[in-house]
Amino acid sequence: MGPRTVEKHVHKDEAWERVRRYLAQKGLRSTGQRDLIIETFLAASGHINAEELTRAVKRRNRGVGAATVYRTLRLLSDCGVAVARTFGDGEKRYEVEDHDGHHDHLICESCGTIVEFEDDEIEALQDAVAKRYGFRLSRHKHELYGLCRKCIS
Amino acid sequence: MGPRTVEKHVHKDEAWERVRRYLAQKGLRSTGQRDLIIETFLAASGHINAEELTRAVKRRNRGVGAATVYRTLRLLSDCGVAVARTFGDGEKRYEVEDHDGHHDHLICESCGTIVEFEDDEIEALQDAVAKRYGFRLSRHKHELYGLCRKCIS
DNA sequence: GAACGCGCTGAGAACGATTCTCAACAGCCA
DNA sequence: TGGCTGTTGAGAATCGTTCTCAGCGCGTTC
Repeated sequence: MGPRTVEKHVHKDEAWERVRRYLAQKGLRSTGQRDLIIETFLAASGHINAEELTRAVKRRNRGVGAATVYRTLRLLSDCGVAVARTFGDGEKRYEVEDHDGHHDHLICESCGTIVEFEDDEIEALQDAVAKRYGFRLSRHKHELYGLCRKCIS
Repeated sequence: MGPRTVEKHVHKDEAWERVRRYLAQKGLRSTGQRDLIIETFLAASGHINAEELTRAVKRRNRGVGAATVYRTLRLLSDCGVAVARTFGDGEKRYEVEDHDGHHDHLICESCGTIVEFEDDEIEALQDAVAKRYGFRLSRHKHELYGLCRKCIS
């Protein structure tokens, strides 16, 4: 778990760096609410939705409004720190964008657990499919739904 | 294009058969609006959203209400004739469910074209991934986003 | 083929998630 | 310290979808 933790810290710093650059470039400001929301988002285990994030933020500062959370989430999407994904049932969730190394998801339809995976062979085959149809790929989404180990038994 | 056309007719008949059985089993009725909406949905090229379908239906019968279109779309999902999918930007679209053979999508981010593809090797690798994480899969979603041949030039 | 029961329908209200509006507020530069 | 401009919270507005309800029409019964 050691290296994993270090990695996460690196990602966090990268994320803040991105935010900082974006704000500066656009002439936007850094504020208490903004920082709190971003901090909370980055600390969350990923795959959080707007309502959950709002609740988490309010737990630390009751005064923050939902609108500000939505605004910040959009800001994070715009600067490439967060990505929105809509999973199976139409639930929109945000996760920290992974800039080096793409991952996809295994989703348990019973308990809602979301596991991330990476598979280079699949990625290679995707490129082959794209080539076959004359597409130039920019991104993809690959989600496997089913039951996790715990829910099978 | 010959065989392709025949295939589509077979799928249409299968779809109607499914609807018929479902209505009978649930003690539901067949009505003019219902038939018109289903007919229009099956005739559409797939990947249609509720609003587009409503417009198409109203073109043939102005009186049909949006609520009825939504109700019928739900009915079609319930009986396994249609499946709802949410593509990249959060747009919810419906397509005719393919009962023998699964397909995935290539989506052009510029013109919106959606191409279907099948790849057995990828499917096999998916199963391997699931096994690795102790999941039992029931379904999956695989979408490749980029530019189609036309939009590259 | 008339009558009846119950499912179906359209219109508009209601809903949940998200975005917008606006007046008050707060960074940041001079 | 002002003052310019970006930011904020609250609530209104919007969007897509579902619900409600009174009236309509399918299909069965006699």
